[in-house]
Amino acid sequence: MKDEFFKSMNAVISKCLPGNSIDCVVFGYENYQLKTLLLKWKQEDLWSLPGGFIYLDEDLDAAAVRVLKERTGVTSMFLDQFYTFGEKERSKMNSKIISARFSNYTQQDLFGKNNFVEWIDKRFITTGYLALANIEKTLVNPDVFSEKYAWVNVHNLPELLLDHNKIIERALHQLRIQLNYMPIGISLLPEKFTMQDVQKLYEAILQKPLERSNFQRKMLKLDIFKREEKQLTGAANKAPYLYSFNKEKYNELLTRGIGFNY
Amino acid sequence: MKDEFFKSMNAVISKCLPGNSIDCVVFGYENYQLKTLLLKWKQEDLWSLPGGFIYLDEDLDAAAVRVLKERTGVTSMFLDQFYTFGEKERSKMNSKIISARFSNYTQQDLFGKNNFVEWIDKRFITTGYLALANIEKTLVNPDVFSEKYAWVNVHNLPELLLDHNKIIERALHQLRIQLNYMPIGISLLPEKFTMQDVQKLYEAILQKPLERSNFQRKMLKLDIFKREEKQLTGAANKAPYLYSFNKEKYNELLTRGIGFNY
DNA sequence: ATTTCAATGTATCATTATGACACAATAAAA
DNA sequence: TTTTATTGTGTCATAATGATACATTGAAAT
Repeated sequence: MKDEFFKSMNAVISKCLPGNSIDCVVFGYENYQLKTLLLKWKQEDLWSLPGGFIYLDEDLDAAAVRVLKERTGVTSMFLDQFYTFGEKERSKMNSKIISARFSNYTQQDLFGKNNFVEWIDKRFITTGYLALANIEKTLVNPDVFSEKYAWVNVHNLPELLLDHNKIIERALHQLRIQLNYMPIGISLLPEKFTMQDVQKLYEAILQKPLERSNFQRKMLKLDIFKREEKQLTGAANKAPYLYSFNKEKYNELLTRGIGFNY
Repeated sequence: MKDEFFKSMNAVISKCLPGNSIDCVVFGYENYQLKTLLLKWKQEDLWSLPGGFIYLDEDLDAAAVRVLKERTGVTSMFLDQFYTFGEKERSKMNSKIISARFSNYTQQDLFGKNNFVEWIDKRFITTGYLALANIEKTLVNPDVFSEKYAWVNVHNLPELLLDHNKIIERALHQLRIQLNYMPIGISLLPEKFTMQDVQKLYEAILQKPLERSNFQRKMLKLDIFKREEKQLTGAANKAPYLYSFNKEKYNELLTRGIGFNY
């Protein structure tokens, strides 16, 4: 039992770079709320970001793609490195968590040669990746430390492992800045959507109300949408048009960018 | 001699995180050209970015501040982490460079226990920092590997160590994006300057001509300048006004940002 | 069947921003 | 005194923006 666990973990760490990790802030959009994917640790009341280590022969960016694939099943999502966190104290809590987590093991179990506990009880530098996912299209698969997952409103988060709250804070800041020079949302919205859907998404990200008709005018002027037929299903009001993204024009705008020109 | 060098290097590496480094892209502005600070290696025809390692008890960001201080003497410059480079092959050339560099040493010298060469001949992940410096105010101090330095036009760079060309390319990209949502330049311009100076700087960064009178109107509308007296010295033309930055308003705009609003 | 309700698509309009260009002013050189 | 280059400012047509208005229209309520 003990042997099994440590044998498998030692196998993992022997293939990974020591002292470096990645953490993914996966944003999703559901019920008009901006959410992020969290994993709950086995046994403990502790939530954390999905993350992982970098294989010795693997590019850093590739590690992020792999971890995201392992956790969500999705490969083709918006994924962007946004910051590397290297405060000297940031991973200090690892040892506490580890000792609580493995309190039924002996010191020898925990600190034998080439041991996982010893390996992880070091200072780590982690690189944060920002991902945008369509919640309905993901099939979340918790990692070996986790028993379950949840999509949690980013504006109502519990206290997380280590500096993960800070990492999410920074990812959100980055997302808001990105909104100012590139259209985001193709990854967060369903295939077809209304302009109100887009507006609600932007409001959820920016956390401020936007004027409806001007927002619509401005968005449509970007010329990245294709207007579909009228939406028939619906509520007690005039049926809105459905839109989809014109992916060529969307991607072109992504690379060209929008914004302040001199 | 040999002993001296390795003793000092072993002392250095024993205090540093293995496998992680930082590289600084220091932009400066001189003769209407955007330049970056490069160091030339001793003996070899090889240039590289100023960089360094992270002390075991030092924050990542603090390491960047320290390295910048050690190389340029300046502490209070604009400094921003912009990307972490972790391609698996990126530091492969270290071994070649090392062996060329130390070709007069024996294998035993080079690969003894706890040896600097062994330490550096590993895969490294490096975090890039973008700095803006006033060239006249810096006092460059090459590191132990370097014999001299130079401020080189970023649009006319030689082939550099490892992936340093790529790192500069990305820093420049980041700088251009930053221009779109924050005013940059207070660090690159002298205390007092003309609007033409600002325009030339922007043209050097963006590599495209800007329309004079509209540029002036747009910049002044940002309301971050203080108009000083007329410039008396000068060429065969009407004397332009001198400006300085209103630092309160400048910093406020830096945090608020400019750009596309929804 | 008619009315009510809520949200949509579009329009208006005053204000501001933008790009292109014009031109008198002026410091120094010819 | 004239020439030259650059500056500060103005004009003007066009586009973008923010605030608001209103007729339209599905579905629910009466």
